[in-house]
Amino acid sequence: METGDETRFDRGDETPERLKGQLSRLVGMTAAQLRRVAGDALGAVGARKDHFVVLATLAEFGPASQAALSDRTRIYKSDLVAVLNDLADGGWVRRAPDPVDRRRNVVTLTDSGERRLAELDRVLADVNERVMAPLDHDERRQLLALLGRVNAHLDTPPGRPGRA
Amino acid sequence: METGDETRFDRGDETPERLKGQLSRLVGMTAAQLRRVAGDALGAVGARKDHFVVLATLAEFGPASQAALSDRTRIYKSDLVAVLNDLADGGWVRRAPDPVDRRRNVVTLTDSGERRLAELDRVLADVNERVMAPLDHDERRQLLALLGRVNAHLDTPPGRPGRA
DNA sequence: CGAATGTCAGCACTACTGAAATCG
DNA sequence: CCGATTTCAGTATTGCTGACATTC
Repeated sequence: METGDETRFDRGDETPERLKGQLSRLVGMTAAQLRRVAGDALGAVGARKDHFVVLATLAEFGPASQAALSDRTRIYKSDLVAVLNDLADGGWVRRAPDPVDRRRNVVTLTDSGERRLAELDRVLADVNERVMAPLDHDERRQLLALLGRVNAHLDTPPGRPGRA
Repeated sequence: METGDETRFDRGDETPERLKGQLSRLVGMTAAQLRRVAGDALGAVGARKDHFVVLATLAEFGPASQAALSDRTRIYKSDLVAVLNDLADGGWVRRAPDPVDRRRNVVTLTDSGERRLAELDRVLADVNERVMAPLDHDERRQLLALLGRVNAHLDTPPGRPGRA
C-alpha cells in the first residue's frame, strides 16, 4: 500500500480498476443519482431545482435585479426568465420595474416565498439525510468540506489567485 | 443516534447558509464543472465519456454482448449503439454476431482499443490530478472513499439488502 | 454612440421511452 | 407464442449561444 504518491492508488501492474479510481466518474454517478432523487422530491411538491436556488439566493442576498441573480445563481439570464415566471405565478416573488433604472426588474421575495423556501428546504434536507445515511456526522462534515474545497478550486482557473 | 444531530449543521437561528449545506447542490456543481473539464479533455482527443466507460468495462470484464455491456455501464442499450458505432469505426472494438446465439453481438476490445483506453486513462488521470489539486494524498483517498460509500448506498434502494 | 438589461428563439447534448425486426 | 437482443425514432430536460428591443 505505501507506493508513491500517485493520484491513482494501488495500481500494481495492470489492475483494471480504472472506473472506480476516477473522481470524474464517481462524482458523475453520484450526481446523476442525486439529481434524480432531488428532482423527484422537488417535483412532488411542484418545484424545480432552480426554484430553490433562486429563492435561497434572494433570502441570502436580498432583492436583486435579474442580472445580479443570474450572476449569483449561475443560472443563465435567458433561463432565469422562465424560472421567475414560475415563481411569480406562485406568488413567491414579486417582479417590478426598477424606478431608478428602468432597464431593470427588481425581484423580491414575498412572505409566501419565504414559506415556500422553508418547505423546499425541508424537502432537500430530507433528501440529504437519505443520501448521506451511510455516513456518520463527522464523515458528512468531511465530505462536504472536501467537496467544498474542490469546488472552490474549480471556480478559480489556474493563474488567478483571487477573485476579480 | 446520539442527540438529534441534524444533517444540516450549525444553523443557530436563521443562518441563510442553505445553499452551501446542501449536498445535492455541492455535488451537482462539482459534477457540472467536472463534466466540462473531463468532456473538454476527452473531446480534445476525439472521445466522449461513454467511450472510456465502455472500453474500461470491456477491459475489466472481457468480451460481452451489448445487453451485458448496457447493464454494466448503465448506458441505455439504445444509446450504446451509437457509442459502439464510434468505437468500431475507430477500430477499437470488434462487433461480431454471436455464433451460439445469433440475436447477440459479441463486442471485443482490440489491441488498438487497449492502447486507446490507456490514452483516455491518461487524459482522465490528468483531469483528476488538476481537479483534486487542492487536496493532499490522504484527503483524496478520503473523498473517493466517502463518495464511494454514498454511491454504493444509492445503488441499493432501502429495503433490499443484497443484489438481485 | 456603446453598454447593460430583460426577453425570446433556437441549438446541442443527455437521460429516457417506445416500438420495430430478428432470433431462441 | 413469448421473451431476449439489437436498432431506430422520438421526447424531455438542460446547458448554452445569439439576436432583439429598451433603456442608460
